[in-house]
Order: sequence, then C-alpha cells, then structure tokens
Amino acid sequence: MSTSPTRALDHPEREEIRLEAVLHALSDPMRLQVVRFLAELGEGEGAACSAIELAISKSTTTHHFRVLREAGVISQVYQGTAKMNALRRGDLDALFPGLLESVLSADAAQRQRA
Amino acid sequence: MSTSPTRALDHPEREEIRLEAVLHALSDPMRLQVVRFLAELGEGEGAACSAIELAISKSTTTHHFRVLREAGVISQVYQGTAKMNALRRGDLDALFPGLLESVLSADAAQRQRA
DNA sequence: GTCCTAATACGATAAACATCGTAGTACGGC
DNA sequence: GCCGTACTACGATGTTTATCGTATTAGGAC
Repeated sequence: MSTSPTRALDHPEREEIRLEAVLHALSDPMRLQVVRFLAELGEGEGAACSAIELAISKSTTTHHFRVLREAGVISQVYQGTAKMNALRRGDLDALFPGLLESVLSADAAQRQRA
Repeated sequence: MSTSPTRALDHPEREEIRLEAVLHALSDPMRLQVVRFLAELGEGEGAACSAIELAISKSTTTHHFRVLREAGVISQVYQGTAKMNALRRGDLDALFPGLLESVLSADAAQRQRA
C-alpha cells in the first residue's frame, strides 16, 4: 500500500504565512540554531535533517523541523530517504522585508556577546 | 504594612535581554497589539494599561504586560494608581539593531494585506 | 476617615509545548 | 528478496501558557 508516490509535505502558501507563527517558530533556541545553520548555506541550498547536530533526540528534532515548516520558515522535500530543508528566504523577504535578516544578525550579535 | 514605598517592578537589565524571549513575547497577537500601540506613541512616552482596549479580561491583560516586561520589551513604572508602560526602544535597538522596526513593519504589512 | 479606580495576586483550568523512547515506514543498495 | 539508513508516528510526561473570576491592594479625591 503506497501512501504516496513522492510523499508530499504540507507547506503554507506564501500568503498564508503568519507573522506570529514565524516569530514563535524563531523563539526556540533549537529552532533558531537550525535557521542559523540553513542561513549559512548558499541561496536555495538545503540540508538533510541529519546534517545538523542538535543536542536533542531524533524525534524532538523532527518536531522542531515540523514547527518551522508549518510556520512557513523552511521548506522540506524528500530526496530519497533524506529530507532536504531550506530556508524560505524569498517568501519571508517578500512578506516581511528585513525581518529574517535582523533576526539573524540579532542572533549573531547576542551570540558574540556571550 | 507597606510592601514598598513606590512599588518597584523587576526589569531585566539591557544585557540580560534575550532574543528568544523577545521573539516569544512578540509572537502573541495580543502582545503584538500592545507593542504596536506603544510604538505609535512618541519616543519615550508611555500609556496606562487601561489605555489599550484588548478583547480579553483584566487579569489576562496584566499577564501579557508582565510577559512583555520580563522579556525586556517594555518598561513599567507606577504613577499614582496607574502603571505607565513604554517600549524599551533604546535598549532593543542597541542590542538588536533593526529588529523592532522590522517586526513592526512586518506587522503593518500583514495587517494591510488582511 | 470613605469611596472609586487601576491594577495585582491567587487559584483554577484547559490547551499547547518540548521532550523522550519505541515501533514503524520509505527508500536505496545489495 | 534482505538490510541499513533516514525520518516519522505514536503515546506518554512534565512544563509552560493563556485564560478566567474573585478577592485584594494602592493611590487619589472627597
């Protein structure tokens, strides 16, 4: 019984992305770490979930990736057994110009102070 | 028994303000509404809690104001029976340049689309 | 002093969240 | 077909959150 040919994941459309959800998604240290990691990749590039070392269990990691995806912060597509993740920079910048950048640089600033 | 002469409220010092806490504080629609309201006042100006019409009970309002204060987003000082609230623009801008502005304009943009 | 207004504190409750471990599915290689 | 890797789904648990109503405190006006 095939559940789906190339299993599709639900992403909010650009217009459906809510600022509150994005801010909430970014307000967790683990998720912020994921976003920082993805932001350091080239434009449009992605990384598998397993490429990021988080100090939490596998299932919790899955949970955080889902929160990010459902908030519209990242996109996820299956590629074989891996799931590639990428920042939805274009959509976020179009909806909320400068927001992602200032969160990332705020994070960098805070991180540097510590 | 006086609890305090001019009751003082606990605010985080500038250096103690955490990005995650700020983002979390801003990720609630009610609190975002408060911040938007305060942002529309002049620099350094404040407003009493009661000056803002929220569709929630008094005690819940108190709760949200406290979350904002403890995150370092607003300052609160007693002034007679009222409690004056003001955005901590200076501190936020110093720590996270551009963050508050982009959140506010993201909120304005989203609000305009609706 | 009494009274009114502004805001809080105190429970209480129901929902959401972060976390985990285990069991399971999907894909690719052999 | 079998096996390993990558990720998920499920169920559980403890914590935090948003919400409320009621009782209370603090200050100002009288």
